[in-house]
Amino acid sequence: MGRNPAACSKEGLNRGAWTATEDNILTAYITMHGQGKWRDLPKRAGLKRCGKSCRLRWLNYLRPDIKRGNISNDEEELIIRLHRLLGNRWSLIAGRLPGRTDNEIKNYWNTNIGKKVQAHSNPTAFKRRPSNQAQGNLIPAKELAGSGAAPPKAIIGSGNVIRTKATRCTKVVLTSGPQDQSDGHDHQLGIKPRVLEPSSSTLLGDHDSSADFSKINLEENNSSNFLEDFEMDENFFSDFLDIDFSQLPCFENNEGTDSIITNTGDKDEPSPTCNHQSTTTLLVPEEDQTIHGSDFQPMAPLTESELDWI
DNA sequence: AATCGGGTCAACCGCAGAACA
DNA sequence: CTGTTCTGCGGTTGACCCGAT
Repeated sequence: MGRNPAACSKEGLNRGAWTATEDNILTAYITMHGQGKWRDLPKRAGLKRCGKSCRLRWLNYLRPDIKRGNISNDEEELIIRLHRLLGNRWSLIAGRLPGRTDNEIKNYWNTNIGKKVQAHSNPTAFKRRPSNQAQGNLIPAKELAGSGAAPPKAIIGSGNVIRTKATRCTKVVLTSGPQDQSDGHDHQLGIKPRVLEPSSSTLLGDHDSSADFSKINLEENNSSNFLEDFEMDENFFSDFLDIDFSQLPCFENNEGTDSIITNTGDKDEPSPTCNHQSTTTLLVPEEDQTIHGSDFQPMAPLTESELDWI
């Protein structure tokens, strides 16, 4: 499948669909030796595949903890909410959906949710390929770039484009969000107002937990500015999601308005700490918990905190 | 029954950041 | 500090499936 081989272009390497035999070999090898060293893995395992292909096959298909079957309503709802927060950062979204892979979620979004969202947000801008093109799917964003039409993917709302490339972040700074300070600055954290590039602010959000697509795109003036008021990298969210809130002892102090969790990634830095005297409420209302179920507990505090901040 | 078109999903590509030498 | 290699990510592709005609 796919295009001309590049990274896996060596002669004699298999391409395309994996056979059961290849799957067995790869599974057996990883079971015995573990993951990693993907580049050398095919040679050592006796597979005629490139390391990249092996890694992909394992992560997306062969891993024992892969959950098969349809995406549940709860999962879909969570995907929608996470997508509003994170954009097309599928790996981060997948990280909050046990047993689901980024590829699976990406496909599901493109074939299901994205269309619903798009159809509701801007029916007239919902374009399809001409019928003579192979795919009946949405026109790729590239094709629409500069055309004036709203790209079909990664866009919710009035032309705000989600940054599509994920970046890694070694620094985590959590705040309680836009507290009502007189000048809009968070002096303690050195956060100052800033208007982000259009491409970076698509974290829209209606705040209810329902998958009501008609509400998406309609509330730009509140939650869409969720990030715009802060000079902080949007990667903030990525790392925020990596936090296991259940492991943080101080997330139940409801009183204060400021909270700080810092981890610069430096080895000399303390691990994430909390300000016990004033932490933000991140408890999840019962209704939210019932919606998402136990699998999604780690996410629930985030979504609720989002609501609080907005 | 054959053909066509749209939808789905596994797999590939190129890129970017991290890790290492 | 710099260059190279490794790893992981998101976007894209095309084979396959299925329903409609």
